[in-house]
Amino acid sequence: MVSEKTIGRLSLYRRLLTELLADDRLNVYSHELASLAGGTAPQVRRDLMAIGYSGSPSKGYDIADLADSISSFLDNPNGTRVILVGVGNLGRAIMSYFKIQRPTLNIVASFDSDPKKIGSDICDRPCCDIAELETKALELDVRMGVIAVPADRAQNVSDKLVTAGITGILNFAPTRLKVPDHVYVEHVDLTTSMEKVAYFVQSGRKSTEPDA
Amino acid sequence: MVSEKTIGRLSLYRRLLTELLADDRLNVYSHELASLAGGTAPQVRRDLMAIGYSGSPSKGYDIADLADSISSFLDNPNGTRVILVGVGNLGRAIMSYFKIQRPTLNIVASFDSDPKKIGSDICDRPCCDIAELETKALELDVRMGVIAVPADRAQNVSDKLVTAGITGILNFAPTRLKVPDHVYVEHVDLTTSMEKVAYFVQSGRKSTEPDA
DNA sequence: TGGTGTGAATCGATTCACAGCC
DNA sequence: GGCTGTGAATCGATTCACACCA
Repeated sequence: MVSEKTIGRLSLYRRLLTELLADDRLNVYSHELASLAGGTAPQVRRDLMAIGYSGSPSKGYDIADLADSISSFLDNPNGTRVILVGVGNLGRAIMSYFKIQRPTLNIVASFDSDPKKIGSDICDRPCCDIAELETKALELDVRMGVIAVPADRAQNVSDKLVTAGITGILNFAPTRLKVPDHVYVEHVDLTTSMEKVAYFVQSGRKSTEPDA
Repeated sequence: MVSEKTIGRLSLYRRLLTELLADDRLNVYSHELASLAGGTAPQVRRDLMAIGYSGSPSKGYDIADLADSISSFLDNPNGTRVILVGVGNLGRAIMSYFKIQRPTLNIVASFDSDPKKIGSDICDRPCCDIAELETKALELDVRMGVIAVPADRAQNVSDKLVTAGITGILNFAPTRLKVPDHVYVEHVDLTTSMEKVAYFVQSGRKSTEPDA
């Protein structure tokens, strides 16, 4: 079983590999990839071992081939359809972030409660009434949701997503969501991130960890 | 030495405590706080032990007093002055997020390269020309910066922040920044977070980890 | 009885160190 | 010689389990 941390790093490696490809590079060594990713060479090798990928001692890893292997491990071959709830500044930022994304990750619709937004298009995707969240989510056959609403609305939205059959949530609201066991939640907590940095500034401690 | 993970959880506990206070609660037990935070009771107790805080076996922890103790551990008593670079949707989202924040964390100015933004106020704070980043940062005496610019500009901005004496960076750009040893960097990588959730949806694996 | 505080055990992730290969 | 792949060692964080207390 591949660890959660390894999953995150694989995603990072893939992005770095794509950049290297654009530079017409063909091969990388684990220590190069490690340095780009801010990690160590043995760690890169372990991560790749986890998905059963092998390089060659002379050439290192074939960049294009490795990127493909990571993709076939991480991605759903049919793509992942996503809905986003909450079209404030943050929601819009996320929408535009993933508009340019490869078709693997596809935000197919957004939801809000503001009548001024409902019915319009946000980043070329329809913005629907949050009251229709459950029915539309079923209709659109999505399995993943992004929550970018204020804290006091988040649990309610989460519940609706879960009853609509969603099994993965990326939550930006500063609340720990309660979800059933089969649902995966990733919390992105801006306040905590901010306060952590502030603590390290204040205490004069330096960075150690390779990061979340 | 208090671990990085514990720092993050302390920030979360403080927020939860504040919410409990607003509900007129006076005391909490470790298992209650744990359940709100999505962790375990022994972990809460260890975290509090790390900052030398003691509760009472009968009453648990005094909410107001504990929140104060966490604050005096985490916060700089003089507050932390922050600048934000990159006033796109994400930058604006962050600005408005922390406008309402207690005075401990204070975004004092923003920077952008768009002439339409320069000179105006964003969330009641001046938006300055990114060309003036170094001089203004020194002038404003800030130690912490938030990077919300596109990936290809991030390293350059980071370098400028570092030469201006900043020792903590919260980075939203999808790049691993290279910084000197004494600078703390926290990466918030939206693409990776998104891809992680997509992986767990696709693989049918459920949540385990208490989270980043 | 039902808490807290904490040494000891466990668990997981990272790093070491080296065999095998080009 | 410098790389990969990987068992073994290490390190850090979490959890257990229990003494102690109100």
